[in-house]
Amino acid sequence: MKLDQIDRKVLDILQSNAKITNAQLSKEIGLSPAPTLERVKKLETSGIIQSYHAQLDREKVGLGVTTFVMVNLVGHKKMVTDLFVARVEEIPEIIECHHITGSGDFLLKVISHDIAAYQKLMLETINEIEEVASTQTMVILSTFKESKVMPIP
Amino acid sequence: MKLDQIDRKVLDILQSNAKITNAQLSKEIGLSPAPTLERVKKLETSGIIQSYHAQLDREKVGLGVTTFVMVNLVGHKKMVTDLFVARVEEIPEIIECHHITGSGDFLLKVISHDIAAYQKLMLETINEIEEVASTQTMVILSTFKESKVMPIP
DNA sequence: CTGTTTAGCCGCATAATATTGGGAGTAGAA
DNA sequence: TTCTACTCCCAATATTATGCGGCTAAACAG
Repeated sequence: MKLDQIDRKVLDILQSNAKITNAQLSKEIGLSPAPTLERVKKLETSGIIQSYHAQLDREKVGLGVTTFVMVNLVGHKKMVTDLFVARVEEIPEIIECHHITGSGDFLLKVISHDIAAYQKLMLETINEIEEVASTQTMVILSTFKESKVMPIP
Repeated sequence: MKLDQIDRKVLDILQSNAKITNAQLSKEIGLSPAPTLERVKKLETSGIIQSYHAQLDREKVGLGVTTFVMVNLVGHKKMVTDLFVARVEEIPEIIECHHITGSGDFLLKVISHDIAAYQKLMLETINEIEEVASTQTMVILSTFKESKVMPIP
């Protein structure tokens, strides 16, 4: 499926504000509501739009500490990474897990209530995973940009 | 503002599916539509729910390469970081920018069409920023978890 | 204990919004 | 030119959100 300029505009708008009404969206892209809705549905069924999410204020829900944890595993066989990934799936505080190139094997994004909770999670859960050889943490001091809008080429 | 169990459930559901109708949401939490809506509005006006976003399939919109870029700046004075952050704001391919502890100063999340586009961005834009002393890139080979739902304590 | 207040609930009526279907205009292919 | 496929608009209908009045139960002060 190929996107035209209007589709791109729709995607831009829905990325930054998913709660816009179809009527309003149609105005902003310069079409009437019917074809606008048709386009959105097409983007959804084709899988280009995967899902819609509410974005929460981490501080206000009591998750004030976010960290990136670089993980090295004890080996690089498929079994080792499979087991590691399976464990990661079960830990809700790990909200992202990427297999990466570079000096580490995996990069995790971890959210915690505070530093104490982070420490507890590391000591009692993450570093207890059999496949983990070592970890190195980067604590986020402040976040200057966290855009939910990707620039569509 | 303090959250009760029902609020938490609402937040859980809206994080994983923001497009749910109020009627459906009310069923899932076991209330009637009116107080359900009231709770959601309260969560929005209090700022606990910040915004709603559509999540796109990166591959399908032609953004197949995601990278983390660790950046070291030429100094640590406020002016240096301010100028750096201002430049970062202007670059849409940088979708996250965090000030971190550890061996780097900043960690960026960068999305590109392909490796060539990534290389061009690094050479012509990011490494051209005056305040950048050095960068180190981690290319994401695959992503095993990317949860949009944070576990509310 | 008891009267009072308050927060939170429900059901209903109404307003706003999404959604569907029919038909018309238009560009590209043959 | 003529056909085809596409995309659009308008208008009718179905869904959904929303505001209001009244009820109930828990919290609280006397």
